[in-house]
Amino acid sequence: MGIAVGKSIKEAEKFCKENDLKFTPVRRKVLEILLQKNKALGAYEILDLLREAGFKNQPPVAYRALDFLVKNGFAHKIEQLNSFVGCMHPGKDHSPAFMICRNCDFVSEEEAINPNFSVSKIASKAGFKVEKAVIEARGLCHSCASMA
Amino acid sequence: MGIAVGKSIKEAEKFCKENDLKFTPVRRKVLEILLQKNKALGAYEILDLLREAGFKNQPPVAYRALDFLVKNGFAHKIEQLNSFVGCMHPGKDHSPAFMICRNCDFVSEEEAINPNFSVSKIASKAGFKVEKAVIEARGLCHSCASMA
DNA sequence: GCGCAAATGTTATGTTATATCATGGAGGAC
DNA sequence: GTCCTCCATGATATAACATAACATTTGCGC
Ligand SMILES: [Zn+2]
Ligand SMILES: [Zn+2]
Ligand SMILES: [Zn+2]
Ligand SMILES: [Zn+2]
Repeated sequence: MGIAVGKSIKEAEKFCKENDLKFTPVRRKVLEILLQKNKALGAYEILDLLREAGFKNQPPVAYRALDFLVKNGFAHKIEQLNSFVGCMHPGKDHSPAFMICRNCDFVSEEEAINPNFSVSKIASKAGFKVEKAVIEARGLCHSCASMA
Repeated sequence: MGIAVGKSIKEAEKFCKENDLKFTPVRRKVLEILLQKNKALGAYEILDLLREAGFKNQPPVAYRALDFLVKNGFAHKIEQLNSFVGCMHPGKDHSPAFMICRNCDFVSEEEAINPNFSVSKIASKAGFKVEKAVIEARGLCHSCASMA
């Protein structure tokens, strides 16, 4: 295991301890897998790796662990790929922007937390050549927000 | 059919004529469905509506039409919802940003073509209260881009 | 120990998307 | 007009992604 992976796992462990979350073996293992591979993995790829590591391998095993990791900010879902990546900035409340290379499959996670950051600024900062950008915000439309 | 729908269909027709694309009955019907409903629809919902309109309803029927519409800019896929919307700015080369209301399911398409536009600027312009933003760029990483 | 809540085990199924091969139909070359 | 090619469509099957539902186990406060 790389040093960075070990460090991230330790941070997750610490965060869970502080927030009464259970960092169970399967959750830890899934996070390790994501961090070690350092690229987007589908739930069923993760499932295969879990089986190899001696865990159960029904779909809910992977999806539950992924739900936990995503919900608590240790991993993210890449919507375009129906797949998941380990978080590169764990512990902090953040708003990620992903740069996904179509050639080498590498995924880099950039910070978009500054509300004035644009996709093109983020990309140029990362040296990434954007061919297609997916920008989707979920929330409340003007009309629904004004009713609440 | 609303006037705006008819106008969009006409524009698509014109664009196809000019670009040697075949605006076949099933493609036209799927675009009409998307524009009329004015919200994100899953492929299988579209399939049901196609069947009601007397078209065949195997999955490839919908997916092929949607591929055509998306590829040529008449519709967009909403990745977070695995669903599709008709384009609000057809004909122009554009880079959309979607605001998806979790309360009323309305999807608005904003222009993000100005590279200095940020998600938060787009949202505030649209009166939209963002709760979660998905930002995913596909393209070439620094290393792969420099090799090409 | 007992009872509760959360996590995991297990089976089944739902949902989204594509592969593959057959058939049909418009338009150009001759 | 006939043949040929290309592309769209028809049709069947299956792959890939995700969740529902209920049983069982585990950890923890009492
Ligand atoms: Zn992150
Ligand atoms: Zn690359
Ligand atoms: Zn559009
Ligand atoms: Zn709304």
